[in-house]
Formats: sequence, C-alpha cells, structure tokens
Amino acid sequence: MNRRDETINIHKVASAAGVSPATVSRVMNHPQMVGAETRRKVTDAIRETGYIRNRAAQAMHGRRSATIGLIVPTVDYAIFASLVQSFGDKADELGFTLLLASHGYDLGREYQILRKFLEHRVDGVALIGLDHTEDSFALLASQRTPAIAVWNHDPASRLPSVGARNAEAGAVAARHLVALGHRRVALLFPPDTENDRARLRRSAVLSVLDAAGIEVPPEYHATSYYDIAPAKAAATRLLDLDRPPTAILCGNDVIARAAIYAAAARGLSIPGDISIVGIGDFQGSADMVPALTTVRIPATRIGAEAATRLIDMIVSDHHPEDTGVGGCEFPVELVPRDTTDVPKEASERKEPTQGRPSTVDSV
Amino acid sequence: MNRRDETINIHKVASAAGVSPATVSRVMNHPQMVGAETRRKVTDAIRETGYIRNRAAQAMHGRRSATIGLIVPTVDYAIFASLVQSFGDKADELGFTLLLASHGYDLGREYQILRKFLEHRVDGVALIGLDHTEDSFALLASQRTPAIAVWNHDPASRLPSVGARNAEAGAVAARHLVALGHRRVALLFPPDTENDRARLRRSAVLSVLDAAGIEVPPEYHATSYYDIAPAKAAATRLLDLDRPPTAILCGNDVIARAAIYAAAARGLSIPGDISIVGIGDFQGSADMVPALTTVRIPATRIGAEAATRLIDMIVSDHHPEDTGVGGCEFPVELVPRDTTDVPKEASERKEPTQGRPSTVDSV
DNA sequence: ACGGCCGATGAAAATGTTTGCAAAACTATT
DNA sequence: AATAGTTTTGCAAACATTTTCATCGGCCGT
Repeated sequence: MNRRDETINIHKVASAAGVSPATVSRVMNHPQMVGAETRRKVTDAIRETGYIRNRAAQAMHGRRSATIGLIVPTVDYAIFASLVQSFGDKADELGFTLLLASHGYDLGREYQILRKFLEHRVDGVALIGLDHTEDSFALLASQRTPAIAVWNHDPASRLPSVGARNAEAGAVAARHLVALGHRRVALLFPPDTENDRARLRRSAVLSVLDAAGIEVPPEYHATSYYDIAPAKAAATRLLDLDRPPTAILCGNDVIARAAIYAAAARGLSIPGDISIVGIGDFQGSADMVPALTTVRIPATRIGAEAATRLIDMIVSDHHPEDTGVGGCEFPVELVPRDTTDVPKEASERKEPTQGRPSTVDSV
Repeated sequence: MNRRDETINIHKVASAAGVSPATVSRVMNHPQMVGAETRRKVTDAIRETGYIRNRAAQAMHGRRSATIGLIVPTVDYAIFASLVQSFGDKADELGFTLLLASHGYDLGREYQILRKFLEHRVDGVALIGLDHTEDSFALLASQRTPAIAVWNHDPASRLPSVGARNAEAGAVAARHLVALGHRRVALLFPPDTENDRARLRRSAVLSVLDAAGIEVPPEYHATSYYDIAPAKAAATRLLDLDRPPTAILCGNDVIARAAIYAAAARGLSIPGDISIVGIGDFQGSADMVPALTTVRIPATRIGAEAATRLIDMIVSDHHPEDTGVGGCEFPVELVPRDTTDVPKEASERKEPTQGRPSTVDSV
C-alpha cells in the first residue's frame, strides 16, 4: 500500500488535504481553532494516508512528550504488579504512555534509569519509596521534572508522596499480635538497606513490641528476600527453634504466604499452633485458605492516584519544589482473617476469642 | 545551579568544550571517530554542564528511538509479571527503554495501544500471543516496524513467535491425568474468545481426552477469569457436583491455586480426594504446600529471548516480512509434584504410586 | 458604505540532533 | 622538503513538527 521509503509526514497529509502543514498540526492539537469544513478535510486526509503523527518531533519542539516514567524495584511477585497495572491504566486513560523499568532494589541503578528516562524527555517520573540517592534528587531538580514518590507516605518527604504510612502498617500488625496476647513474636523481613518501606515497618513493629514490654531475641529476627523459597526456608528455621515463636510477623504478604507453607510443611496448624500476619493485602490474600490476616495497603488505588497527581503536576506546570502539591495519605487498615488467634498457651487458659471450623483453619 | 529556562543542549556543550556540535555528537555516538584529547575535553564538558542528551531529537533524525514496546493483556496476577520483568531487564541491558501497556484481553484496545506506541516511534514491538486484529497486522506492515509474538509459538505464525506450544502444554497435562487413570476430568479455563493461548490449551486437552475415550460432560466445563476469587467459586461448584470429578485440569497456575483453596475449604485432601494440575509453573508454584503439579512454560527465559530477538531484528534491519527471522520454540515440560495422584477409586484397588506424608498432602 | 474587529489560514522560524561532504591537520614516504 | 594518504574536525542540510506573526476575508455597528 505505501511505497517503500515513502514515509508520510505532516506535509504529505497537508497537500492531500489541500491545506498547509500548520493547519494539520492545529487539527491534531487545537481542533477548536480550525474551521469545521477544513477540519473534516484534514481528518479525512489523515485517515486516507494512514498518517501516524510523530511524537518525537512533537516532543522535540519543547512540547510534552506525553510519556511518564515509573521506576519500581521489581515487577515480579505481585508486590508491585497491582501498582504497575493501575498506574499504567490511569496514565493510558489520561493520554500518556508509560515507560517502565525496574532496578532490583539498587538505588544506584535507579539513578541510571532515571537518567535514561530523562533522555527520553519523560514529562514526569514516579519512584517507589522515599529513599533515593542524592544524585537522583539533584538530577530531578536540575531538570525541573515533576516527580512523585509512591507507596510510602510522609508529609516531610522531599518529593510529594502518595501512599500509606508504612511505619503505621507495621505498628498496626504488631498491635494486633500484642492484643491477642502474643509475647513470643518473630519478625521475618526482607533486607532493608535500600528499602525504606521495609525499614519503617520493621522499626515500628519493634517499638510497639518494646512499648508492650516484649523483647525480641536475636534468633527471632529473620531476613529473607521477597521470594517464596528463601522465605519458606527462613520461616522453617524459626519454627524449628527450641523455643519457637507463637507468632510470625512478616514484612509482606508474599513472605507471609511462604511462612504459611513452612508451617503446613511442618504439620503445624494455623492459627492454632502459630499465628502469621502479613502486610500489604495483595491480590489473593483474602481468598487463600487459610485466609491471611494482614494490613491492607490499597495498591490499586495508590497507583491510580499517583498517576493522576503526577499528570496533574505536569499539565498544571507545577514543579516539585513548588509548594501546594503535597502528597496524599492512604490509611492502612488491619484485615483480621484466619491466620491469627490467641497464642496456644493463652488459649489453654481462656476461651478462644474466635471460633472457626478447625479443619479449615488447620489447612 | 542551572538558570531558569537555560536548557543545555549540544551547542552549549560544544562551546563549553571549544568544539563543534558535530564533534560532541560523535563523542556520544561514534567515540572511535574522535581524537583522544578532544574526547576527554568533550566528556568533561558534558559532565560539567550536566548535559542530558535529547533522545527525541535523535529519534526525529530518523535514527533509532532506542525504545521498544511491550503490550500484555495484564500485569497483575503473576501471569505476565515474570515475563515483563525479564523482557524489561534484557531490553535495559541492551540499551533500550521499555514502553509498557496492558489491554485487559481486549484486542481492540491492543490496536489503540499499538498505534500510540508507533506514534512514539518505538523501534520494535512485542505482543502476547498469535491472535491480533487485522488492523494491527496491517499497521505493523505499513510502518515496517519489527514485531514479535511472545508466549505462544507456532512456526506458521504471521509474526515470528517466541514461546512454547500452548497446545502441547495442554496435551501434556491431559496425558498426565490419563496416565494416572483419571476418567472424570473437569476443565477450569479462562474465557478464550480473545485469548489464543487458553483456546489452544483447552482444545488440545479435549482431544487428548477424547483419544483416550474420555468424555467430558457439560457440567465439567467450567470458566473463570484469571482471578483467585471467581476461580475458587467455580472450582467449588465443580467439587459440589453430585458426581464430582477426580481431577481438575486448570488453564493456568493461578486458577489451579484457587482450585486447591476450594478443595481445602471443602476439607478435601489433595491429591487423595482430588487431583489438580495447572499450566505455567509460575513463581511460587514449586514451593506451595502442597507443591503444584504443572506444566512448565519458562516465562523468564521466554521474556529474555524475545527481547534479544526483537532487538536483533531492529539492529540488523530485518523486517517482519523478511524470511529467516523465524521464531523460537521453548519446550514445555511436565513437572509432577504433589497435587496429582491416581484417582481414589483406582487407588482403592491398586497401590498408590507415590507415598508422601498425608498430613502435608492434605493441607 | 466604511473602518474596525475577529476568526481562519499560511509562511517561516525554531526546536536539538545526526551525518555527508569538505577542509584542515597530521603522518608517513620518497 | 614535497606529496600522498589518513585521521580529525567543522559546516550546513536534513529530520518532522509547533507556534508566532502576518494576512486575508468576512461581518458588524454606526
């Protein structure tokens, strides 16, 4: 249909429609500025020639590139999958195209990706979490590129942040276990050197436990990557201790799922023998058997809101350092389900507070 | 640091380095063409000015945009998360930036996204599956944009395809159940109108069963979206039939996980009372308890290979219609684990072929 | 009927880069 | 020392678009 190396540009469309290139451009960008009849002719010409506008040339002129970047630690393992999905959908809906990359929890790589995105002249960038290298902050400032921090929220953040208070999420989970009467609580968290979310959750958990007079011995501190296999192994080590914990508080739902498998493999009943609590309320946690007690962080809503706000900053020409574009906090919420109960010792003395068919619970 | 509206371009860098813009360009694109001393001066100037090259302008010149597009049905639910991750990582490694979008199993939206990507002048596009609208194929051909089909493989595909034979995956799963002696086999699949992968798997399953003289009654045909909750409900309906199946063959591992939960919630033991087989071998399936019997489709390797091939097509200027850039087939492989066994009736007559601690199995 | 105004359109400058061509600066060879 | 050859560099055109400015009609009010 199209002859070889005959790439159709705005001039071709213009002559096909019998107007000037300027008019074609206006039809596409400011339709109300052009007469109805001319508009129709141009639209027809665009369709007939099969013209595809060149956003690169458009962006070069200093106009928006209509792209936004999202940089996540990882796409795998459902942690950020929901966020990527909803962020991308919203961006799409608002006419933007998503550039995506992951840095594998390496903030140095995050900087490199950020640079690359800026080379492509993204109109804005969303980063996960509040911690970034000084280089990254400087780069963003020097380019005056709108940027937003997603997932965690802190009003004092250097970037407007859209997300939940991760410290609060940890605290809520800890308070739940304390309220149930657990005193032997183990922590199973990912390494938190380059992960402010995990760090905040973990330290909040520790201070709640400390305030309740609960000490967490060194052997109750377990670490594992966001991956089922190693988390299961780490949980198994906790369960095999001479004096095992009565509850395991997990850094997120994926790790909690691994802990459930570890307990099941050891033939332990949940929550009879061991209580397990996650953080995140990922897809599927509600429908697992046993259903996971967790702290909800509304990933889908956060993703959509983050995209909306970032694009709002872009179209209204707000820059990061401008005030008045503060973040947005999503409340965290305990979702008590079937993997937590009073500890065994306590339940031998008092009545169980919740009764459910034990066959299901023990699964 | 940078004064307002003083955007630094290649000319600024050139005068800072005391050379011409052409030289700066060459330092960045063909470093070997420029003298060592000059190169050093230019590199310094780039660093000092904080220059960020403008890929849009570069792309406009007809050079590569250094972006590739990936269009998936969904990012959520681990199905394509691994693929997105490995595809993106490989693209990154090879110097390309990833544009990502999802169409929610709507091939009309896929076309729209494709258009948008072409507006951004992506150097190539990867699509999931072999089925696409005629419009999409025509668009790709008219723009002569390298494109590749991922996930499913068929040597007769219109696009070079990198993936597994999904029909074979279904057949392998079905043969496994037949070999174990199951004759009451239910199918739990996603709707397959816009999903050639599911369609191929499903029809292959049916022909294997048919060849084995096994008829699948209408009530054994269940359908559910790729989502834990509805899949669990659908599986529960299968289990509650007057004459329930002895095995459920699931369209993928996510649905299989839901089926396991459904069985557990009914207090059924797996694989004692019911065998369940998935397709995909997603992250976590190996480490579940009970570990899921499934058919491995190596998502991570497929993603990396697809990115490599697509970029190869781009840099070697191969176009889709050129021959010799055929696809690449990844073999599927049965991974027998702990959710399948001989059916109960059979096992009452013969010895169970596999013995494992029943407490674990029943979880 | 005429001056002023307004809406629609075109011409041309501007955007930031790459590259073909030519000039210039070396290096090696006689 | 002159020449031929090679490497390095600069000039300017080209890429596809947007936007400012100017122009050209047509319309309205007086």
